[in-house]
Amino acid sequence: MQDRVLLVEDDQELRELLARYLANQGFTVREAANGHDGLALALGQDCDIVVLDIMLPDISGLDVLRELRAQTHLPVVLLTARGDETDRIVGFEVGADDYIPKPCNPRELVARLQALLRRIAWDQKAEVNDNREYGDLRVEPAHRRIYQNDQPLDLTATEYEVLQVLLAHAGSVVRKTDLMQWALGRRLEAYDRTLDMHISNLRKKLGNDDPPRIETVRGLGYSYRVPV
Amino acid sequence: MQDRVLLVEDDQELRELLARYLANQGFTVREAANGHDGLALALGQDCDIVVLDIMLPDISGLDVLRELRAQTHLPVVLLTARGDETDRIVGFEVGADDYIPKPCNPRELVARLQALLRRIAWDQKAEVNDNREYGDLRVEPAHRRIYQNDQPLDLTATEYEVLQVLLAHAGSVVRKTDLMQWALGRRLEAYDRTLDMHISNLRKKLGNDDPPRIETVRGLGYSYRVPV
DNA sequence: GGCGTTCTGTAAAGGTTGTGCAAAGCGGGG
DNA sequence: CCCCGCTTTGCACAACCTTTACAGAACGCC
Repeated sequence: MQDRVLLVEDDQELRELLARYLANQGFTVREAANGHDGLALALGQDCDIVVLDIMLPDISGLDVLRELRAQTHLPVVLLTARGDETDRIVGFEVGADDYIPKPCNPRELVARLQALLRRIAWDQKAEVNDNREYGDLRVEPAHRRIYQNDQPLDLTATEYEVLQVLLAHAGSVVRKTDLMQWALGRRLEAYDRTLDMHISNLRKKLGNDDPPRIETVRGLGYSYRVPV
Repeated sequence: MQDRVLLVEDDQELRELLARYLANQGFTVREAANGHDGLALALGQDCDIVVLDIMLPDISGLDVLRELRAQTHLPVVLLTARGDETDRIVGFEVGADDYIPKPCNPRELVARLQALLRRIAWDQKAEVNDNREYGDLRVEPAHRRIYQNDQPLDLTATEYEVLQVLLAHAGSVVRKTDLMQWALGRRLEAYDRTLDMHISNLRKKLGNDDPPRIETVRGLGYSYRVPV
C-alpha cells in the first residue's frame, strides 16, 4: 500500500517537480496551491503525511498547521526558504514534526518523510515486552520494575538503575567508574562511597545469599553472578 | 520523570556544553564518549531518546545505530559534521529519526528532540472508545463521564482526562511526562505542579481510601491500583 | 606470620529533592 | 462583573541520596 502525501506549495514549478519525484518514489500525491485548499484536504482524512510550505498566498503555513493541530496529530513537515533559526523553533512549537529549508534535495525530503512514517508505524505497533530474565530476576523496563520470582522488588529509582546495569552485564565485572557513569550519571570522585551504599542496600533487598549475587571484585567493581 | 537523553559524543567540550544546555531545558542527561559505552547505555533501556555523533573513536555512529535497530526502536537523532547529502540519506536508511549537521544550535536540537518525543507520545496514546470498567469505576468516553458505583463523578474536563489515562493504564505506572502530554496536551516543564494538583483533587473526589487508588511512584509518576 | 596500607561493608546522621495540599492568582464564558 | 476551573505559590513533610564514621577484610611487603 502506498503512503499518501499532501503537498501544499504555491510555486507551481516546484510543486510539480516534487510531486513527480514523490510519485516516482512510490507515494500517492495530493496537491494544493494555497493554505485554504491544503487545510481542507488535510482534514479530509485521505492522506498520511503533509508537506507544508510556510509562505502561502492566503493563509500562512504556520496558521494552517495551528488549525490542523487543533484537530489532528497528522504528521507535518514544514518547507520554507532558509530563514532565521527562530522561525524553525516556532515551527516546532506550533507542532511540526520536521522542518526542511528550501531549496531542498528531493532525496532528502523523501528520506525524512519515510523516517517519519516509519517512526509512526513503530510507535503504533505498541510493542513492549523486551523484558529480560536473569535466573529468578526479571527486568521490566516499561514499568522500571524488577521482579524476583514474580514478586516486584521495592527498589528506589537509583537502585533500579544500578541493578539493571549489573544485570545487563551479568557474569562480567562492571568497573565502579562505569557503574557510576551509567547508573548515577556522574563521574566517580575520590572518597565517594555512594555506590557502595546502593550495593549494600541492594544486597539487603535481594536477600543476603551466600555466595552473594552481587560479587565484589576488589579494586575493580562489582559483578552479578550469572545464574546456573 | 523528566525525559532522559543519552548523549554519545567524543568531543568532550561539545558534549559537556550540550549536556549542560539539555539539563537546563529539563532533560535528564546520560553521557558516553564512545560508541561502545553508548551502545551499552542505550540498550540498558534507561533513556528515552539518543543523540548520536557519527564520528566516534571506536565504532562508527552508523554501526551503533545499526546495532541498536537490530534490537529496539529507540528514537535516535544523528549529529554530524556538515557532510555530503548522501551521508544523510544513509543515516535515515539505517534507521535514524532525524539528522542534524554540526555545528548545531542547541535550541534547534532541543526543539527537534521535543518534536520527536511529542510525536511518539501522540502515536502511543491509546484511544479506546468502548465503555471500560475498572472495579467500581466505569468510563463512558462518549459522554466523557466516569461513574463510581453507577453514580456519575463530578469531574472537570481535565480531571476526566487524567483519570481516564490512568485507568487506561491501570496497574502500570504512567510517567508524569506522558500523563502531562496525554491528559493536558503539553510538555511537563520544571516546577510545574499542575498535575499534582489534579491528582490531589481526583483523590479527594474518589474518596481518600487507604491504600489510595492512585498510587504515587516517586520520581516516575502515578499508577491506578488495579482492582482485585 | 606480622604489620601497615588500601579498599570495602554498613549504620547513622545530614542534606537534597519530590510530593501533598491549602490558598491565592488568573482568565475565559456567561 | 462574577463564577468556575486551571494554574501558580508557599510551606510542611516524607522519601531518598549522600556523607561521615568506624570496623573489618584483602593485599603487599618484609
